[in-house]
Amino acid sequence: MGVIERREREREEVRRKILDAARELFMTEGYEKVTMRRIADAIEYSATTIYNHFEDKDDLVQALCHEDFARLFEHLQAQPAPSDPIQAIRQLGLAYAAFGTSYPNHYRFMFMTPAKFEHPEDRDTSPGEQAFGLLRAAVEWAIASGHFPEGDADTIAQALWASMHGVVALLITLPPNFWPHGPVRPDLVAQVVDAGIRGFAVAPARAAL
Amino acid sequence: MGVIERREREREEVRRKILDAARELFMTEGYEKVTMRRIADAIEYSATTIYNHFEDKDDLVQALCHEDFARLFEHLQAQPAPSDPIQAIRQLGLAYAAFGTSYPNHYRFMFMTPAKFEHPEDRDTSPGEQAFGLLRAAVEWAIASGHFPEGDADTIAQALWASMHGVVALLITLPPNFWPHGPVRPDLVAQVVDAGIRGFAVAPARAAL
DNA sequence: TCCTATACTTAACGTTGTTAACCGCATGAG
DNA sequence: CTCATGCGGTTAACAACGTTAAGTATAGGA
Repeated sequence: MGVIERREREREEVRRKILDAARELFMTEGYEKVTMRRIADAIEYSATTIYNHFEDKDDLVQALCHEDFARLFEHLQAQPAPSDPIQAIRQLGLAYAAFGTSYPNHYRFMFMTPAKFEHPEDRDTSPGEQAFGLLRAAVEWAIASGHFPEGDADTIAQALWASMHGVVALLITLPPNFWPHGPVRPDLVAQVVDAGIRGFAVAPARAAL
Repeated sequence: MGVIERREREREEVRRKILDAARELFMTEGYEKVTMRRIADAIEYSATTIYNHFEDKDDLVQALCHEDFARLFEHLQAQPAPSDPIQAIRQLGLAYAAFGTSYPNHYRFMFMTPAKFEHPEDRDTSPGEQAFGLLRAAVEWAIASGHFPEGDADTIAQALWASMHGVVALLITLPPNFWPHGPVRPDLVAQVVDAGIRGFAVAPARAAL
């Protein structure tokens, strides 16, 4: 009686088509260009079919971003962990920024638009939460090894995250030549992550950077 | 022949009505709730009348934000300047964050949505540019007084701004209880501004904070 | 008194996300 | 074998949006 499995498979196939078509549009043209009818045209289905697979447009894009964020953070976690917690934080920050600037539309939707506070159950397993866990672990490591002073690791990690978010958000929002007082230097991301680290590090670790 | 002046005055009156009605909607309900027809209803005019005073919806909201940002930054500049450049930066950062979290819709529209790269002529006099000038001046002061090391004041100011922008942007986007690893502490803004300062300060200034 | 410019309105267009109603076909039951 | 059922799909439509074209009235200057 594998019929229900086949149906499930076919259903998943259509879902994939929708997601892939939406991804194409989303990456190249942004959220508001992802229209139900354009997706439908691309996959040669009717527009309303999408509503059999996703609750609404936001649900679709949410699923899309969820996928891509998960792929990134797997890759992020697979990176060789440096032996120095300071370098770990630095590497995390740079990779985070690289992802954000490479996928500006994903980043914008996930972190710059107010989400519908839905699904509080799977929030602990969300890619964002997992990625933050990596940062938090690195901060705890820095505290344990004496590079950072004793304190609230959560708040320090949140502050570091906020700083990195700031650069990424501005970089993907403001055209480079439109920054106040002249164009932005290419090392701004590094400047921010290093300043953040120095700002929380005790003196010896500061010198080590 | 004061007739053209009277016409100009009447025109400005309608413009004011539009802006005030739009402000009301914008502050309480956000950008997408500011619809031309709702503004028109509020001021008892036809929707198309708005197009006699503003080019399009973005132009309207832009003018609205321009006004309110100017008012803020006048107030910001009028604040008593502390004698310490470090405290000046700190005060600037805290006031900036306070404004951003108090007027989230204004902040979102001005700094979190990609603008049409219009009017490059009056960019130097824009409130954003002027506010950044205050920060840049404080940074230059910190360098001159030996609190910050010699270096590119523009980049340092941009990095500090980016950090502050990050906290503000996250605070007005993520509900406080939805931050990773638990709710956000109320002193997060202060943590970020202080860490940013420490991150750029030379050792003596660090101890002075 | 007529002409003209200007502020304003009505009506409409083309999109958008989303829903209601319907349709056909494969599937499982009798 | 027949028939009812349910599910995936489509067509048509709705309400709302920003925006534009066309028309109207009114006030000022000639």
